[in-house]
Amino acid sequence: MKAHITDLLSHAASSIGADSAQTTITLERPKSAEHGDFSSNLAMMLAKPLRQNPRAIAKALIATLPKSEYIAKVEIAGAGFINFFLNAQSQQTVISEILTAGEQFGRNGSGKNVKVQVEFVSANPTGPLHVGHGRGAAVGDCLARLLDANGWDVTREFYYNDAGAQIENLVISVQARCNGVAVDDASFPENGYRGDYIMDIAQAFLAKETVTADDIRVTASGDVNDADAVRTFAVAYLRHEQDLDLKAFQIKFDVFSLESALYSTGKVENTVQSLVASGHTYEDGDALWLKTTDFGDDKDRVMRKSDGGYTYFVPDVAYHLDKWNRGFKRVINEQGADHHSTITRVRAGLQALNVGIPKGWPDYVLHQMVTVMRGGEEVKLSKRAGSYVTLRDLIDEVGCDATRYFLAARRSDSQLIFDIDLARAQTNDNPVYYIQYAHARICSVLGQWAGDVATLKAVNLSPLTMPNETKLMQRLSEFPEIVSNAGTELAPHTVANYLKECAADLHSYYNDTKFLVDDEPTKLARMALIAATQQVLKNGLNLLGVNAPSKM
RNA sequence: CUGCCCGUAGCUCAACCGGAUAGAGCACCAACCUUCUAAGUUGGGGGUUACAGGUUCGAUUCCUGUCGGGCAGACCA
Repeated sequence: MKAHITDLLSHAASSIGADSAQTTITLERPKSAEHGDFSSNLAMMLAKPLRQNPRAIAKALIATLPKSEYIAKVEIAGAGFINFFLNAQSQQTVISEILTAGEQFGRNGSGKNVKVQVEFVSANPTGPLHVGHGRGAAVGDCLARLLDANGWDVTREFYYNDAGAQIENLVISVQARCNGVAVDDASFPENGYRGDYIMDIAQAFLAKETVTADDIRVTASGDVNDADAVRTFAVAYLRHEQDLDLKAFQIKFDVFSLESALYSTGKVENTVQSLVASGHTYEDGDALWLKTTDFGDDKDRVMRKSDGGYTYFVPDVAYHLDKWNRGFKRVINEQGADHHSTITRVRAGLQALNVGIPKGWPDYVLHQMVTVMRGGEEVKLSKRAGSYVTLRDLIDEVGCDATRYFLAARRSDSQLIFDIDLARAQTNDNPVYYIQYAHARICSVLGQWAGDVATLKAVNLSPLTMPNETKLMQRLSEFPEIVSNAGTELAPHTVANYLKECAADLHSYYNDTKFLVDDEPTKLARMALIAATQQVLKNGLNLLGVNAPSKM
C-alpha cells in the first residue's frame, strides 16, 4: 500500500515538472487519525526548487494524482501536508493478510539470508552473570530475533575471556578459600573475588566434584597447589553457572568462543605477525606498538608489553579476524558502554591487516548502565556475588518475562532504572502483564466462540467500520514496518513500545464492544479482527522473547 | 583536562533517522463490573523538551557553547 501511494505521488510530481532525481518521496503514518492513514510532506520539499507556495503545490499534485481503487479521499492540511485516507475495504485487507501469514506476518526477506553474527553477553568466567549482562542478554537476543525476522541468517555467539589477569585472580581467590583464608583476612588476595560463590567452587574442588559446560567435562583433582587444575576447574564451574543463568533467562547461543583457544591455535601469534608485516607497528622501550593513530585513534597502543605478554585488544583483533574468515560480512557486538574505548582499537587493528575488511566493521550496539531499585532505594549487593546484583536474583524475584521486557524495552543508549517493585507488580502498573493480558483476553473470547479460527481468513470484513476497529486495523498494518525499522535501526525497544500501543487499542476496543453478538456476519468479522490482533501480539512478544499466555 | 552517551510531566519512559496540538503508564481527582478476564476502560489537572544562541517554511531531533548525570582515558581487563 505504501509503495502504491509512493508511485502515485511520484507520477504526480513528474507531471507538475519536479526533477525526479532530486525528489525523494517519504510517507509517514500520522500520529492522529484525523490526518489519515498515510501522509506526505512532498509539497513542502518541493516548495524551494519550484519556488512556489507549498499549499499551491499540494493542490497541483492532488489534481494530477492518478485514480486509485484503494483511496477514499486525499486532503491538504497544515502547512502543505497531503493526507491519504484509505477506503474501508483497503483497511480491512490487513486482517486476512495476517490470518493467512500467521507466524510469518511481519517477517520479510530483506536480509537475503546473508550470514550475520550477533555477539552478546560475553562475560568473563569469573562469577555469576549480573544485571548488566542481563541487559546485554535481553537486547542481544532481541537483536538476533529481529535480524532473523528481517531475513538474515543469524548466529548467536558468546565469547569467554578465559585468559589474562582476571582469571589468575580467580585462581588465587579459589586457592585462598581452599586454604581457609577468609575474605576479610589481610592475606586474602587484594584484587581477589570475594563473593560466596568462590567458597562453593573451593568446596567442590576439594570434594573432587565433576562439572560440565558446553562441550567440556572437568573433574577436580583436589590438589590446591596445582594452579592449572584449579584454573580449569574454576572456569568450567563458572561457565556451568552462567549456562544455568542463561537457561533461566531462556537464551540459547549457537557458538561459544574461548579466548584461550585463540592462543592455543596460534591465531594470536599469526595476527601479530601479520600486523608486523603490514608495517603499522614499531618497537619502542622493549614493547611492540601498533600505530592505531593511522586509523583515527588519538594515540598509539601497546600490543606486546615489555614482559612479553599481549595486551587485551590483540586477541580481540585476532578474534574478529577469525569472525571475518568464518564468513560473517556483518557482525554486531552488543556490549556494555564501558567497553567503548576498545572499538577504535579493534577496528584499527583490522584495518592495519589490510585484508579487505570495511572501515566501520564490526557494528557495535552499546548499552548503558542499569541501576536496580527496590522500595525507593538503590540495590547494590547480592549475597551470592557480593559486590553486584545478579541476573538470577532478578529472574527469581520478578520472573523471566518481566525481566526480559524491562531490560529490552528501553533505548539501549540511555541509562536504565530497573524498578523491582514495578516489575514484580502483577497489576496494571506493569506493561508486561498489560500486553499479555490483551493476548489472554482474546484467547478467552475466541475460546467461548468455539469456532474454527482457520475459517476466519475468508470472512466478510465489511461490518468493521467502528472507529475503534479502524484504529486497531491501522495499528496492525504498521507491524511489518515496525519490524523492518527496528531491524535496520537495531532498536528492539521500538517493538516493546508498539506492543504496548497495540494492547491499549485492543483493551479500549474490548471495553466498549460486545463480540459474541447474535448477528452472525458482525460476530465473524469481529472474531477475525481479534484473531488477527492475537497473532500480531504473539509475533511481537516472540520478538522480545516474552511468552504469550492464553490464560492469566 | 580529553573523548563517547544521556538530559522530555512529580516518577519511569515514547516521539516513525527535520514535520501537524510533544504522547503513554505510574501517582492524584472523578466515573464504568447481575453481561465474553476490572491485571481493563473513559474523562480531568500536570510541559519554556536542562539553559543560551545558530541553521529554515518548521527543531525534542541537526550545529556551537554552558550547566548537570554516566562511562571511558594505562606496557589494565
